[in-house]
Amino acid sequence: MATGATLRDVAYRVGVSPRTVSRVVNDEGGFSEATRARVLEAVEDLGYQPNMLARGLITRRSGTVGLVGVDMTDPFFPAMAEGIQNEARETGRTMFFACNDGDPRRQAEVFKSMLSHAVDGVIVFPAPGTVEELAAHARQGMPLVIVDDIVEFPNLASVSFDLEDGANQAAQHLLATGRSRIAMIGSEVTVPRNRRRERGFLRAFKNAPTDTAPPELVRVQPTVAGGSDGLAQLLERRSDLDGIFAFNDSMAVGAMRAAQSAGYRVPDDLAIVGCNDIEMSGLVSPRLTTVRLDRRRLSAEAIRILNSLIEAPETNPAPLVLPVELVVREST
Amino acid sequence: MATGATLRDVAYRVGVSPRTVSRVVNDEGGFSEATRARVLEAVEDLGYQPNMLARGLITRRSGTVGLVGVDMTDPFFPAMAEGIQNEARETGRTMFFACNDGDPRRQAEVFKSMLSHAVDGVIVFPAPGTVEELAAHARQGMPLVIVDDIVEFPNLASVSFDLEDGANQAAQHLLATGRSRIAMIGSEVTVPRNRRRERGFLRAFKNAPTDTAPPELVRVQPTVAGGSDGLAQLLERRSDLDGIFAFNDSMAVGAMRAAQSAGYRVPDDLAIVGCNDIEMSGLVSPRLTTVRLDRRRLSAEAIRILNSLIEAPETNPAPLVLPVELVVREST
DNA sequence: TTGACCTACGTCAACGTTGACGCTTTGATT
DNA sequence: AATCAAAGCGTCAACGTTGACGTAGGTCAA
Repeated sequence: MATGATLRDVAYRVGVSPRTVSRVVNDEGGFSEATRARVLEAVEDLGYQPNMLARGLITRRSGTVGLVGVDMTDPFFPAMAEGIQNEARETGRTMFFACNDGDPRRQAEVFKSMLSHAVDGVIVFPAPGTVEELAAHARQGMPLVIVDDIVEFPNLASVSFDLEDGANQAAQHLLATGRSRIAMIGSEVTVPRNRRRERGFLRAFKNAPTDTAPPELVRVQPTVAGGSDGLAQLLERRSDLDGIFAFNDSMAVGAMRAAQSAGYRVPDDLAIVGCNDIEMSGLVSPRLTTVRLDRRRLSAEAIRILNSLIEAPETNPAPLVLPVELVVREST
Repeated sequence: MATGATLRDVAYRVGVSPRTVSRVVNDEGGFSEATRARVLEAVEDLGYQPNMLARGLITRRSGTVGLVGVDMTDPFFPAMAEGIQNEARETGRTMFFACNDGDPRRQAEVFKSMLSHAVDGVIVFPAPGTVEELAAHARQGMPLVIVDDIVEFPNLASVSFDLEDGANQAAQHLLATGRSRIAMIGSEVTVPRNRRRERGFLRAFKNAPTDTAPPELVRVQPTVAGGSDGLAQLLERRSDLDGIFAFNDSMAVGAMRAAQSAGYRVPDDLAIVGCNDIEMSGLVSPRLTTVRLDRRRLSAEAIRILNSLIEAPETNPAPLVLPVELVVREST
């Protein structure tokens, strides 16, 4: 690339030392008002831009943060990425971005490259089974925030949604609207956080009306197709189901389509609740009742915690669990 | 951040000079097999990672590329971002990511930060009216690829889809399936590339059957709500429309919902063709006929061209226009 | 009048790496 | 046996910046 003007170039033009230019540029003080004006003019004229590589080499702050996601096709993720990027920009940092594809080895690779680039901190949607590894990085002083997972490790900051409560609300809602033969379509991906939804769902049946059938559960791929499969499997077990809670909205949409194809009316015969409130869920018909997650808040909190860790690496923020909200629309 | 081992640390442990370690790490040659083995062992033991800041400072290659998108909520974008990131990783580069929100000033800001970080090259979805500015950067030697826009500037590489042809195919398809009162719901965002679709659409009517009504056109916001608006406006002009081509799939979905609410059957009364083939379009009912864009190919070509520009900055690749394909589903 | 202190600079070294070049040693070629 | 080339290393400086420290001149109170 065409390398621009340096401190030296500016200094030469103004007739001061590079150190003085540096002081002006960083507003460190220790220069006269006249000097400042002349320096800033020269900076403007020459289009001087500080070289973050050189600066980072010496200050040990590169002015970058990393975001490691799982997979962009997850409709949940882009909003997060944008939010984090915006917040990062506002604190003067540029964002690296990479996906781990849910693969621990790829995550390690991605992490290595970010470390190489001396990121000031990283926000991670962890690949399965990588929490210990991440904790090790955190212990070595890397500011690190885990997103979308509640992490019990000390020294490891995390931000997540209270999906256990969300699932519980969903089940409560189904029960409260008179459904009594209820099933959950869960995810077959077995990471701890995925179990929380099942736990919250099942908990709702502890004090359900006495005529309520025991809740059913299948675990399938967390995709639209998986949702269709899941519903088919459930209807084989018992065809008189009247309420479904799906692990996410994609699966709920899949289940809805399968139900409609099988001749069930939604919500008359079968009520369906999703989870995530992706854009699609407001567009299918009937519009999907779902558990809404405030993604903007999640990204804001994640970067806020990361910033505080960068400023004060010794602090040890408690895991943050954000509330969720059931949005009742037409499918229940 | 905890700073890791350096060349010096490795060198000290092996008993050679840092320069030799550097040679081994970069596989430059000029060392014995025995030395290599011992160096690599020490690298492993100490967990040495090259410091890209230092390396970049001297080689003028930072090992990073930038991706500047418009807006993550565009369902079109995430797949691109992931593809580019993957390809970048495979060539050993890490990706910066930022959004310009369609705002020229923000784009300039974002560009500045990336230049500061000495990116090796940038892929941009340009904000309106910024092409000259980008061309200036390219002339100064910055490897730059414009995506999603056909750019007439020499010295400015670009990759885009042939949406003029796509719109033409869509209109041809409507005509070929017997529709004769056809309208387009266009985008009110006035950048040149948005006009291409209108041009292609209108061209199809040059040699349409003689009983074909003159094509109608409205311009609305490129969103689901905009699509609904657009259809309402068109139906006010003439209620006997039987074919719609929408600027994108979101608008097509909006139009479809509005049509169904107004009592039109799709496709019996009204055929609808979208453009983009976002995931949603296969999930609505009826499933949307649309113009499919091979996003994976777009990202692959963009990064390929960028890489070649980084290797050989003097070359001047021709604008690349990728073919598109009409996917006929249930809405026509 | 002294000295303490402040302002407004400058000088030097260092961050971790690589480019340029130089020095031995070895082996092959004349 | 003398010459040359190559292999295998080391030395030094530089990339652009900032931390640490030095210094010249001015101000001000004791």
